[in-house]
Amino acid sequence: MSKALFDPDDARDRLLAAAAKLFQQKGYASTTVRSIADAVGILSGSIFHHVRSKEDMLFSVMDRVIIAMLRDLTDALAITSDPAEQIRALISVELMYLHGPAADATAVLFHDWRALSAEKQAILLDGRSAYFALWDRVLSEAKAAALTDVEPAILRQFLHGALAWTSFWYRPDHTGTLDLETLADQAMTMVLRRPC
Amino acid sequence: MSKALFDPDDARDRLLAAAAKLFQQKGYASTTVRSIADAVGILSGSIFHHVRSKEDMLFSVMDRVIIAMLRDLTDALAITSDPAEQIRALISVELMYLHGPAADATAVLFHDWRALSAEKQAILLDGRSAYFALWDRVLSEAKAAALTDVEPAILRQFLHGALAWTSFWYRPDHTGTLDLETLADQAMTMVLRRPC
Amino acid sequence: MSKALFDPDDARDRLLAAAAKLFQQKGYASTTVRSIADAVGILSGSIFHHVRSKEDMLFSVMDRVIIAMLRDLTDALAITSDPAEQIRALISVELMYLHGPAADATAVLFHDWRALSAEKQAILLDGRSAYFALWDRVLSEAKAAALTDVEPAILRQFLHGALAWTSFWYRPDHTGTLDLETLADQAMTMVLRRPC
Amino acid sequence: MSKALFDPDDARDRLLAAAAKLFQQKGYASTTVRSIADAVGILSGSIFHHVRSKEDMLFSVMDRVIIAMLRDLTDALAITSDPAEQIRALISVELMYLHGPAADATAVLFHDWRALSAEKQAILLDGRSAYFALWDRVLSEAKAAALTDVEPAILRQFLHGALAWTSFWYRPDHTGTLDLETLADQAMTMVLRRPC
DNA sequence: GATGAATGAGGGTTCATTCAT
DNA sequence: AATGAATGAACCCTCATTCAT
Repeated sequence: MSKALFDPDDARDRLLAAAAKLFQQKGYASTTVRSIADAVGILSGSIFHHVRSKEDMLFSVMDRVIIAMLRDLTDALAITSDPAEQIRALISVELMYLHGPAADATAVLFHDWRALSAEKQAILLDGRSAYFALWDRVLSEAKAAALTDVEPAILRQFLHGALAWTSFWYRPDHTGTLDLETLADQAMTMVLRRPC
Repeated sequence: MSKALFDPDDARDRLLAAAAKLFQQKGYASTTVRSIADAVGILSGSIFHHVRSKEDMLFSVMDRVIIAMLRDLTDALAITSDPAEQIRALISVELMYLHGPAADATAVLFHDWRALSAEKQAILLDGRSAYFALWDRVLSEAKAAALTDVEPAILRQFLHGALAWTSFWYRPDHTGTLDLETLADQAMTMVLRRPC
Repeated sequence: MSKALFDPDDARDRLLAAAAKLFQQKGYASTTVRSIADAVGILSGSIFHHVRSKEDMLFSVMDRVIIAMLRDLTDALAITSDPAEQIRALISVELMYLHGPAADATAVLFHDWRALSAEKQAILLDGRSAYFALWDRVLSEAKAAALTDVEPAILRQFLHGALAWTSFWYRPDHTGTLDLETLADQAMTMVLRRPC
Repeated sequence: MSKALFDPDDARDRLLAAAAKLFQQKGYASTTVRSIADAVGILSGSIFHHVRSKEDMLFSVMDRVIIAMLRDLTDALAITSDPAEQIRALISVELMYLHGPAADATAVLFHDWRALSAEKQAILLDGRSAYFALWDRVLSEAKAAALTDVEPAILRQFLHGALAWTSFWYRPDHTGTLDLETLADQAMTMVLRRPC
């Protein structure tokens, strides 16, 4: 689950991986095409043999994440029907993307969404909506099961925001002091109503 | 509490307010000095009579928010010593800044932090740390009071992230369906352990 | 009649004059913005303080010619009502533009029309049509007066082509061996039916 | 007379035909090697197995036209010794090239001459001069025969310009309203002095 | 304080051409 | 013959910043 989004043996994928990394580090607008070219060891003009434009790279990076996250979350939710475990799937998938092999691309999707033109945003919106529709369903069932008292629509945004924000402070290489599982536990603890 | 950060009668403040608005809308890197000048009705060259550089505007905007938030939060925490009400102060102050008169500048501080050079970040870090030290103190006391089971350092990041994220989806002009108080209530509900 | 189209005291006009000259020499597509900047002694980036784009320069050059030629031809035709002299006005105005102070700009209008985008062509079409409407009227009256047996619509194209082509071979500095008046005489001789 | 200049069974000729068409439509400088490759269904790199350079294509297209026109005009002038009919041959050959199967290549020769480097122009000049020497001979004899009063050297340029210009406005598919023969008639009418 | 022309570095992108496969 | 990835120079244009007026 959450394998690398980009095939190191494919030239275009190598480009996209480098782009994702730089976009995440400096932001889309502050990343130059030349720096991406440098990162993969080609000249800037050669980039356009693999992509149509700089924005095409941003779009492709986001598209990959969206498709993969939707697939992985769908799979994860299929494993269990327990509402609490389904919430945990929500959290786990999101954290795995934010801090696993797809960390750069996921951070770009979450934090550089504004940099994508409205037209391209529209194209990606379907996949994005489908993903959040899963969240809404799970959180609604959780509320029905009295696992939380927060409105599903609001809880979705709160939880998503809290997890998205981890990309600014959490580093998984903390040598065990705080691994991803523990982080997910803490998120569960925050979100779930304590059973009495 | 949370008054306007910029004095409309001061030329420099008008510039900063316009800059904050544009930075928030399009991001720092994608905002041109010329567009800021347009917004206040002067020519781009004239901007440099009021500020040293474009980054100076970003810095000043952030500085204003930091100082004001620290002041307001300090004041709010002084009013009560009840742990739950103190958490509510944390949430209220943050939401008021994110969606009140200082909304633009606050969003810039939260979401365009990367755009500021490391040197300038360092200068602002003191005020930022003092602010979050208040959070940590409140959340530690809350944990001691069994209001939550989440580690204070982590809860601080989760809660801050959840609230910061509201600037992407919450619009206070929702005609009463979801006002700021209700939003704060929901955040409290999520964070606080249910009393048994 | 046929004064300089560009005011040497105006920065934008100096730019347009230099552009016209280079467009005429090397063609629009082969002329670089840098070479135009060089010709007026500024850096390439500074060009865009005076014009919106390279194509804007092409458009402006053509626009100037069109307006001025229409004015001058209208004036010239007002002087006489004799059909033969009116034809001579057609020829004289065209030759004066092609080889007088506006030679560069006129050659650009005639020979680089294709380089202008269809949208911009459309804007200029009104002025161009008005100009040729004068030609058609004059040539129709000439046919009615038995000065020629050629269809006016065709004669217009033939004559205009013959004159436009002079910019490829005729140089007025031929030290009197072939001055503009003589050239116009020859054109008259070709076009007019010999009186019997 | 005026057969296709390019053999559809020859790969290089197909390339040249496609190049001629695109050069004529968009101008030499605005035509990309890639678009020529697209037109013949190969990749742009493969073009250089058939031609040395982009300019080589321009040169070859022009060379073909020059040789063929010289041959055809020589043949046509051999048929008659009547001065008027010889002028008609001048006109007919030119119009046939401009609007027959070789229309693209001929238009390129006439209108994109500037795009060819001075060195390559020099190479083609012999054939071009030989062609126009025929014109000069015919027009001189016409003047001697009192068919025209215009100086042969000037009439040559006028007539050539008038005919060359037809490529900008005349379309032979006018369903009989104005066929090539009628157009040639009109040119004859313009050029020839009316017998008294 | 404001202007506006100019700077100069750098932006994304195009394109003829090369060459190993 | 053809491929297609890469080159490298040049392209048009943007933009923060300066400065004489």
